[in-house]
Amino acid sequence: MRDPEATLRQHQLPVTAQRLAVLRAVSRHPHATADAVAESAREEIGAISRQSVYNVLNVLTEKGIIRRIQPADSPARYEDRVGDNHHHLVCRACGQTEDVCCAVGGAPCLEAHDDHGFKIDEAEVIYWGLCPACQRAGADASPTRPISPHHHHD
Amino acid sequence: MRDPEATLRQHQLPVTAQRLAVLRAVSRHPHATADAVAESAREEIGAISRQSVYNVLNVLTEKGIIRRIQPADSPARYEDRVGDNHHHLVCRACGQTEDVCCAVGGAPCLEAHDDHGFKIDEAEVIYWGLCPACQRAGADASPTRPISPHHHHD
DNA sequence: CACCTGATTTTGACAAAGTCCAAAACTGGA
DNA sequence: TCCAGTTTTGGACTTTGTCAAAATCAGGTG
Repeated sequence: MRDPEATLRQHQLPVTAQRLAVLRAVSRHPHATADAVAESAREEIGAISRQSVYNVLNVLTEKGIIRRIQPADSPARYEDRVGDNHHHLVCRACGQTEDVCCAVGGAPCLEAHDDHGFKIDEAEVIYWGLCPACQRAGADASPTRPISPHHHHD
Repeated sequence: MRDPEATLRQHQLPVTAQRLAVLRAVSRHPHATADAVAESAREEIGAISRQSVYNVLNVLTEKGIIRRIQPADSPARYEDRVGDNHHHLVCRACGQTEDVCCAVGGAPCLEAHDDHGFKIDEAEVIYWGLCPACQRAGADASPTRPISPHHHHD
């Protein structure tokens, strides 16, 4: 993100320490959860309430300054990169999330065979799989189902 | 679903009234939430605990007898139709969910541009939009943001 | 530069969706 | 029929997020 402060002003949002800290946290840690954003923001400004983190994330999302993604079995995650309708690749075991270029063009990037009369505005794609670290962890571990989540930075 | 009882036996699951009721409920109401499944099951057998509904939905999902889908801002939904990797069309306002044929073939039906070293096993697609009823409701109502959810059967 | 006024932040209660656990009831084979 | 192992149940608990009221702050005005 070029200039968080200017971004806020452009959207008629009063500039506060909390908003700057949250915006920068999302910028620094793409796909972070609200909790992780809060932690990161606290490192920067010392303290911020949980509610404020949600307030800020919500208003930034509404204004289109950040984007919220909500994969199954994961709390919401937030990212800086907006306006290019890219997709995501998510690790089933640890939740690690990566960006994937949109296969086609702008949203909706896919056509539904039958739209059932709906007015479709977006085709969301999530690729599910195992990240490199969890593939290794799964290979080492017993071959039974639950693969122990492996922690990453971000 | 042809024969719920046989299906359970085929998967080495002891046949209980609760399992049959839940399985039939999912069959009758595709895309129902756990809560809706519980209600429907209670109509059939009188009573079933919340925990049992979750227990049953979880085993059936693990065994691949039913499929769980978890769109953003919605509790998990369950469906009968498995093994054909179809996708979904979800109404942003009321949550109504429809099946959409997979654009391509079997899973993963799309190739990611860059797999980041992940072992991808599925490409999940959700088409977001407004169902016919909510389009009308939105047109009638004031043009401001939140479109009042409109209730459907199923 | 001090002062309003409405927006933002905080605190704490609350809600929805699920899971964990131990006790009671039941299924299916002997 | 009886037994052992599975299921079901009820209740507490967790996680993620929202609501509401009071306190504080940002930014324009005089």
